[in-house]
Amino acid sequence: MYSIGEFSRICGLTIKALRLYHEKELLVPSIIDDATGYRYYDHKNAEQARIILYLRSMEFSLSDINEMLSDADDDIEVLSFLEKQKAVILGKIQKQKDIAKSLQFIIKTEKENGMSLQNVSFDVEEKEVETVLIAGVRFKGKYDECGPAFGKIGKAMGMNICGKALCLYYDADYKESDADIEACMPIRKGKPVEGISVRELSGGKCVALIHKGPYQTISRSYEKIMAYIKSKGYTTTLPSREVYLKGPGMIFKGNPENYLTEIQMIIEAV
Amino acid sequence: MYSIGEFSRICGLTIKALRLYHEKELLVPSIIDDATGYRYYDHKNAEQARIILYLRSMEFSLSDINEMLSDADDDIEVLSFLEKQKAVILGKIQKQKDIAKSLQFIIKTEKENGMSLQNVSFDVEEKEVETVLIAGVRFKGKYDECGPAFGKIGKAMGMNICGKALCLYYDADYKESDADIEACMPIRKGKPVEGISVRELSGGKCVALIHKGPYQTISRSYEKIMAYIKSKGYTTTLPSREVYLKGPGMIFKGNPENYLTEIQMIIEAV
DNA sequence: CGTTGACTCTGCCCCAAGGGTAGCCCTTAT
DNA sequence: ATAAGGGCTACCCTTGGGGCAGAGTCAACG
Repeated sequence: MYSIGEFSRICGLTIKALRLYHEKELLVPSIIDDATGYRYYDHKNAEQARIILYLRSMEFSLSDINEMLSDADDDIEVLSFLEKQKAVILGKIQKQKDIAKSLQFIIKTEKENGMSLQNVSFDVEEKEVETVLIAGVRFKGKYDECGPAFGKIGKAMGMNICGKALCLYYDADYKESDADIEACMPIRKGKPVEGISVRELSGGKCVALIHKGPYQTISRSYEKIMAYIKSKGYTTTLPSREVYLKGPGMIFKGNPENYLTEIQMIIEAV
Repeated sequence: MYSIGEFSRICGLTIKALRLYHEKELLVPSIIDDATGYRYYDHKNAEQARIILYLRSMEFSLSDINEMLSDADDDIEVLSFLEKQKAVILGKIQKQKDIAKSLQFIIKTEKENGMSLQNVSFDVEEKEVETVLIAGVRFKGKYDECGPAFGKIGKAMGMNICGKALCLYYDADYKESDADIEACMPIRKGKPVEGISVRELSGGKCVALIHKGPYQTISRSYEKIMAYIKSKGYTTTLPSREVYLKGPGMIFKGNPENYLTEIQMIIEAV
């Protein structure tokens, strides 16, 4: 005969749990002192406690355990409980796997988004850009409106997207609104669908400058790049490009001060 | 500007959840009518709601989400949250897999225990039993005491056990207490350890009878089998055997009325 | 026998993430 | 003006206990 504290140490259930199980009639002490309310447990209780611990370790709910122990005669019923629980657990595993997968995906993309912060220069450069296959949505409007366009491309192309989003600007001069813009994503393969064109965007030599900070301040970078082009006497072709090296992530806006946007202006072949 | 009901339909969060998120300052409506307390949401709220839903789908807690959204500037912090959550989820997966495994194991063993209920005859039979490798614990005492003995073998031999438990009775006549008993389990392989012998139990022709019901009533079956042996003029050898086809499971006692015990008495080769 | 320290009792509040309900107030349409 | 439908707060419920307060109990020691 053990007091609740002793029994707790013996069977590995906390006193709180023992009192709860008593209340739920899952594990009723073999003797309860009427006068004092003290609970006293015996070996049969210990056996029962072992079973309960085992079932709890398989994440059965207390009410399930209660039913299982009540219908202990009926082995078939018990088996059905086990099968049901197994199905529940397998379902949970599948769900957690899905979660792990999307976590991994977003970790990857957020990391890629963060990586580009390192080792970038903020001076005007001349470089080669490669020809890539893109999916694009062209529209007239304001810069802000390319968000939904990227969303549309993302939905249509899904896993075929293989690089940073970019915008093509078909206007020669800066337009606040009603600008002629094409939102593009590099893709591995894909077919044009309603509103989305798929084609190659040809590369070549270009003048490029990485702009750091929110989009609102990008005009300063445009000034710099234009000054450089003028000083070199280059002629550039439309459309100009903005590659969003680091912008608002899929989920988080991030800190706009850390946004990186590369402006590319293709140099006309001489 | 949407009322809470409209906004709920738009963003897929219940009204209850929206009120809770407001209380936790996770998603504060853009306008709250001071006089009426009515909540009104706008597009920025919708964006925030989308993010919250996404994070909730990855089982982030509300407080985690709150922190993530507060420190939204700091991308690195966010990444660490994601990594942490991924580790948590992977841990959960592992745990659930372990549970699924032990559930599968107990389903299997309980099923095997149940299967033998079908297609068994309760008449005395003559049959061949095979020679099997066994691990045994021999002791003097009462029948009840073989429970711990089986436990000991189970612990020592673990996954090498490959059949139903049995007992060997070395006494010629029935003894209430101080009987000479060996608790045995068939095993695939194994080495004798302190108190456990490992050896072959030779088979041969035997007279067998399956007893249905609790052990207390087994003497009736012994009478039947003895009468049969006498009528045939057989001589049997010691020890006699009891094979526990269906008894109390690892966890559940089951219904003793359904217990099945096969009594085997080896016939002395003539 | 009294006291003391350790133990136990009940009852209450707490966690997460809401669900459900009651009673009252508000908006909007007829 | 009135009625229907929405929205408000406040309260209790869920699971499986954890923690604490105040009071009662047990066993040992002097």
